[in-house]
Amino acid sequence: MTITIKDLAEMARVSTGTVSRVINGGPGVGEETRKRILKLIKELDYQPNASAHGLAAKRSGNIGVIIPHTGGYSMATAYWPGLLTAITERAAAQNYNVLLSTARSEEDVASAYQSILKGRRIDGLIIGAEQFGDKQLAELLLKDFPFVMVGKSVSISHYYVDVDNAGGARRMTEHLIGLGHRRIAMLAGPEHYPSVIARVGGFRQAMAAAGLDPGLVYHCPYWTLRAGEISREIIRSGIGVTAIFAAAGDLVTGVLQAAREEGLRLPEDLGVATFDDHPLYNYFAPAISAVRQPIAALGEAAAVQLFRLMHGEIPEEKGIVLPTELVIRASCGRPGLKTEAGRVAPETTS
Amino acid sequence: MTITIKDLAEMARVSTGTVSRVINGGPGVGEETRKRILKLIKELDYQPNASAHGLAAKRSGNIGVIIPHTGGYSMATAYWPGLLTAITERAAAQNYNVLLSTARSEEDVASAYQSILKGRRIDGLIIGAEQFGDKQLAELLLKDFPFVMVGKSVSISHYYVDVDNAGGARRMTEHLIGLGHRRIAMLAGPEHYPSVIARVGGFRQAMAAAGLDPGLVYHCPYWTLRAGEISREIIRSGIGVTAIFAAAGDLVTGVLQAAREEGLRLPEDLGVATFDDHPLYNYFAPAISAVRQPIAALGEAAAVQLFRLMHGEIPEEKGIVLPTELVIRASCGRPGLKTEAGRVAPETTS
DNA sequence: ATGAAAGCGCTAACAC
DNA sequence: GTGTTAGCGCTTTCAT
Repeated sequence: MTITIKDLAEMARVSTGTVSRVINGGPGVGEETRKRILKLIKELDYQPNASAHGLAAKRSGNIGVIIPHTGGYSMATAYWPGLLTAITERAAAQNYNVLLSTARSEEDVASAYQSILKGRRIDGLIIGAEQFGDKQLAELLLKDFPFVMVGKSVSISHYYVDVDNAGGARRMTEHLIGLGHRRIAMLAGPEHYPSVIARVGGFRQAMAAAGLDPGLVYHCPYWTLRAGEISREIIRSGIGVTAIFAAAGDLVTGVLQAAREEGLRLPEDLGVATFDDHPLYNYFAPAISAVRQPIAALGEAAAVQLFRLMHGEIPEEKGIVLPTELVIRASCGRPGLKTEAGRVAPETTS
Repeated sequence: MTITIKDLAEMARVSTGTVSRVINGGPGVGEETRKRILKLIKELDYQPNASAHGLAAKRSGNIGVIIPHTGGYSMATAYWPGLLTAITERAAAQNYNVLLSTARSEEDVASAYQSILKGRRIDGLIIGAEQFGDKQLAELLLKDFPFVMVGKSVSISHYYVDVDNAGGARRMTEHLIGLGHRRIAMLAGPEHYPSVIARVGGFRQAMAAAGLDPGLVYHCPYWTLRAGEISREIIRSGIGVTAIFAAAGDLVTGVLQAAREEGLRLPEDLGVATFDDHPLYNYFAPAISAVRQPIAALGEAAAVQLFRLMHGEIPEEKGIVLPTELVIRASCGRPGLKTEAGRVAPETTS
């Protein structure tokens, strides 16, 4: 039924070894024979059996991508999907397929790790899960398995791609300061995450450099509801915050929710900025200013770096750090200045 | 170095066949032996080689998911990412991995099809690409390969999951009519797509039933810019449209863009509704009313259906059609009525 | 340049 | 209940 290398060999009156050489573009095959076999492959629409190839050659032809899946929401931001698309495209260009794992928890990571990696289903791995534990990272390093992380781990040295989190946060903070904001709060993610540490660092640096209080940093899980609660506390605390800089997409919606519920007008009563842009931010009321990450470039870089490692190359740099871009819209305002932007209406469902 | 079934057999003083039976949970193994081997597997952290298993058992342990990738934007809506997440979760629960392909064009589909399917890298396929050609569909059917489509193809009978496109569009249209709109335009996707046909049908049905002109249907590629141009034409045409119903997420942003540029206030001057909800629509100015699709349930259903097929079951129904939900926010308005919602400010980049 | 043959790690009869 | 063994389809020495 299905055609194998043996069939091809018989039809071409050569051995399976020769056919194999042709398929893999190896040397040591006569020009005439090669053509004949190639023609046959085209005609019969032959495609090598991936399992057999994998078993014999010890390569699967797949790369793995493992990304976090926090509360069913991660894929609804533009970040992971964009990354995944870029990686998949690059992989396809190299004739590799992408094996996807989403990880809700550390156990998920462990089990994905088990099945995918130890089962030799992949030849390389791109890790986007901050949950990925140091022990697993260490094991990967130990067995010299090619992998690239999106974002840098704190404790372990590995290949990674990342954006300039500190620089992006610093520049946005400077922008807010430039607009006249003096008391600015940062709503940041969980404090042990490297990206969070970097963004907080950039924020503090800008605040301190301007002689302002760099201490208004509030950590929060990546969860809109909780971000709303904390934002409400910030607003009600009476410490005179005129702007909140949300350090992630899941957090900014919480800030907006809180502002709405507290009856604050944006941006007159409260300036808002966020990290990680989304095309839809442009249609918010007011449109949200954001630090844009070069998502596609990030995914592309991760894939390129991974393929280098898989080819045995040794990149000179452990990390590739891409710059961010400031996207200024209307939400940062200018404290005390009136604008025509309205409030967001409450939602009804039917 | 890496441990194989043979090593296990030696250490347990049994044959590889017995170990294999244990691994696959097969019958015909003594309780005591089974325990001993299981213990060994745990201790040694043994994981079967996927390629070897695949080659011998003729199953890869992977399912394929192929989704469209139109202009680098598809992953930035909540639809495909949400679907993918749900599928991946379900697959993981069944100890299957997900092999992802994104398809920009028909050639991409063809090549993905080649490598993935003919290379026996997957045991089943979920197809989300409307580009998937009838010839390939026919080939899948012919070789009895298990697959499920998300969305129904027009010409070929296959297993699929879908949402009630017609019903959702009809109900939203009825809602608009109920608010007092009399001349409503639908901005729909490319006219040969089944989902588009269904949505247009629902719209027309509601309009006709209310004695209104069901003819204001404008087809448009899934491309915000073009949607903006067409919307502008509708607005300028002077046919007195008071509401535009965008039949997809990529289109509604175009409508908003056009309304902004033409200086129309929403919803007083123009009511807007869309198909396919997004969490961020709640923060628009005004918040956008939408027909919400049960995305996670859709992905889940697709996976469940696929696994049924892979297990040789014959579902009684070819299609699973899930209901939609109307999410009413502020954007539909009431023609002629003033509200406090403001306009969206222009974007600047730095 | 080409063929022969020994695996790769696992499964599935078929024996006992 | 357990062992034996012949493949699964391909790669890769090693001869020639």
